Amino acid sequence: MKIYDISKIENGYTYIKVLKNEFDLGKTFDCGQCFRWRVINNQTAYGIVNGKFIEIRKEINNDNKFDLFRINVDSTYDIFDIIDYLGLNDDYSYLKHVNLTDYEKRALKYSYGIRILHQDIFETIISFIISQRNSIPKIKSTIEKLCKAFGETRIIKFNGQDCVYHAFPNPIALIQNYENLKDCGLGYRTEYVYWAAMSYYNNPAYFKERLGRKDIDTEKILNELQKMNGVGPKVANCIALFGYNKLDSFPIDTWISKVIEREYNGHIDISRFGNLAGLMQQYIFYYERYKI
DNA sequence: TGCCAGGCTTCAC
DNA sequence: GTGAAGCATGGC
Repeated sequence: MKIYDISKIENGYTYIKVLKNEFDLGKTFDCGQCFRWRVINNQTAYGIVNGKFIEIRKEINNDNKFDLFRINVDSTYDIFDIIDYLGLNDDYSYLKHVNLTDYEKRALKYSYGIRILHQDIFETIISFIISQRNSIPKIKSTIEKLCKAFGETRIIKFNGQDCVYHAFPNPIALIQNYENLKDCGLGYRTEYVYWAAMSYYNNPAYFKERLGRKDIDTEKILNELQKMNGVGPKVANCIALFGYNKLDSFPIDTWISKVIEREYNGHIDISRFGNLAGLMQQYIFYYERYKI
């Protein structure tokens, strides 16, 4: 089921309309799947995607069927790539047919509107290596340090003035600056980041094209990723879910572990969620972390 | 100030 | 194969 449509293109902005409640800016960008987006008042979001700056603003409109979003982006960017990045082409309707527990229904209701993003593979690998045994604010600040130190500096005209930002670093930039890498607050993960960058640099096609093929199964991706030092089951599942768009992967972190103990007597059968286990995981994670 | 964070590796046993 | 210790750093 298609949930969006291009509404209009005006003054350099592209407006898209999305079925109501299917895309929530705040939940999508603050749910812990990405670390470089900033959301203001649940209405405007700024991010850097594949080295390009994007602003998405939710418009006030009276339509009771669609939400309207204004997308402001570099003119060289294909709007359909952004739509794909936002996960708006993915069909989440299967979960509506699953017999959910009361707890799962609460999590789904609370978190509804999260889209699982299609993030860059290399950025996702490095980001989730950094995420291990770290807090989300610390992850964000560490990644920003990396980007400022090693990412390409770019400038765009934004709201009438020059805006400076940094792309996520290329593998080679991280490899060539090992000594400076140590100064970014990575701690004991410095070696992991360095060697992951080296692995990727040595064979980018393997990570992008080979493992990124649609027909490759999630098990294969998880096994391959865990060959890298510093990538265990949890980080591999995050990379598969947020980078390779494998919506059946199910990262088990400390929060999800507690839920499994508390709500499922220590064992959860994720096959019930079909190929959307990862989406359900993200609903649960967001619910656990942010519910009042 | 001390605690702890979207875990992983290493090393006993 | 299983379980526990040790791990750098900085946000709160």
